[in-house]
Amino acid sequence: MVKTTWIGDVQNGQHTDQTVELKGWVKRSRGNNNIWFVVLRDSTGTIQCVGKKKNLGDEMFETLKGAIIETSVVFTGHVRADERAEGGHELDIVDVEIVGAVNSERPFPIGEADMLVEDEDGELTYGGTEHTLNHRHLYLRTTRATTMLKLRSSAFGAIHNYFRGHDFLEYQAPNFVAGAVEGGSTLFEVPYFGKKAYLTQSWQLYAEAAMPALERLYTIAPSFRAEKSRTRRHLTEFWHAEMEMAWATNNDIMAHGEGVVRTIAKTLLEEREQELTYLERDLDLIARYADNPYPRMRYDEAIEILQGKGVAVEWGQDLDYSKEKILTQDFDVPHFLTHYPKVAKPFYHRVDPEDENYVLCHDLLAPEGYGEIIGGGERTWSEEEILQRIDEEGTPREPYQFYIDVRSYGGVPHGGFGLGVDRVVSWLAGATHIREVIPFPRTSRRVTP
RNA sequence: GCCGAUUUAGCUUAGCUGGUGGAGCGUGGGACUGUUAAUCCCAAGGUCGUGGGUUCGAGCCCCACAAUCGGCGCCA
Repeated sequence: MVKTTWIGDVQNGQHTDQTVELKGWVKRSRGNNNIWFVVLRDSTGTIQCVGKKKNLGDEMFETLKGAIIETSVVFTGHVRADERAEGGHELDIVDVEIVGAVNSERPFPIGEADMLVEDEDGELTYGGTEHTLNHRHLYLRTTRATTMLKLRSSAFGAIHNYFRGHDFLEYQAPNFVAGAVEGGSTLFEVPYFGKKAYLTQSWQLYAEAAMPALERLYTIAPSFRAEKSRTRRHLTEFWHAEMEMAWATNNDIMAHGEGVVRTIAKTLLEEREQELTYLERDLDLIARYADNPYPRMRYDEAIEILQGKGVAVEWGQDLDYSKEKILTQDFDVPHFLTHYPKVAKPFYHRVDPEDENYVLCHDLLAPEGYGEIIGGGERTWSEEEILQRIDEEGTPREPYQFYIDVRSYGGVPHGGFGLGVDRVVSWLAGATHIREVIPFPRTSRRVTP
């Protein structure tokens, strides 16, 4: 039963002029009464397989013709290099076995055209339709979805490799929590044995508790936010790569943020060139993201630039997406925005000792209109300051007592960041919507399938 | 929460001034000796999102509701 031959290897020329057994699914078929072509798909690629009636006999030829789209089959045949076939190789079928038949009264419900939608300019582009979202479990096997999942896998691997290569320890925080990191209105409340609990919005507070133990730690975990956002960059459940680091300044943390994002871009180029090409991504552009340093700009400079462009923005406002978008138009690599006004950020951001109106924080903005992919900075680390900041914001102390305790026993300067993995993949893949890069997207309007 | 839009066959969609709803894909049948999203012929498949209204007559006009999509705010 073990599968030994992969279509990708066949197309690489590893089995040319050999007899092999190919296991996979029918992607497309066509032909006439004497010759039948099946494009066979597996996780590694596609190959055209050819069956001739004179070789197979009437019965097996009819079996082959009956293998409609997404039938699972085992083909035994002879591999031949052939310029006429896409990919350069072809299988001459000598034996056909149907493993899982498809009922022709209920054919595979997703065709190539189902994934294409018209954008505002009338151009055909890929996007989720209600139909493909309702059939997400079947949509996953389409070429585009499979390609996105491969990019995603490489991105996750790159993040693990980066942090482990820099002596970070992987650490897990609970997903049921009692308090909030961001504003309380975006928490998912869950019943918890007669009490209330919430789904975590971030690993950060619990990571800070382990910071004095592990000093350099990271995770890749889901975060949950009950935001009714209807945008192409929001999910209610998203994958959050977070790091926390003792004895670190804002600049140290930014260096790692830049490092991990560049590593993801580099890894995709190394492992997924074929997939990026399929998505019509400009490889030179991805190489720039991998190789060039990411500029840094203070919040005040950003405000000046925006005001210079005639954008109505006042000092003290957080920068929303429309303003980020205007800023990123002048950049061809991601860039950091640092030193936001204290009034725009929550209590855990450390106030800049050189100017108490600002906090030592950073956001990393991706180009091409994809917006914020990292938020991070130094944490308020002394007991005195954290109490002051919590009270200033009118936040109750009680749920954060453990967080305060961490500072009461040997607090040290530290900080970290959170990176939206789905957002990074969406940006590097050039996806039309963040839901393209996660298998079963959760949004304010959808928890099924 | 706010603003805008969409809903016609399994899917993608056309549908004029309100006058008996067309096509492509897929599926089934047939033709063709190498196809590339094959081609050609034929067939089945529609209470036009739901409910109400206007009208001699509604896919089209009006109202309500629902589902979905896009954008904003907020964020990763």
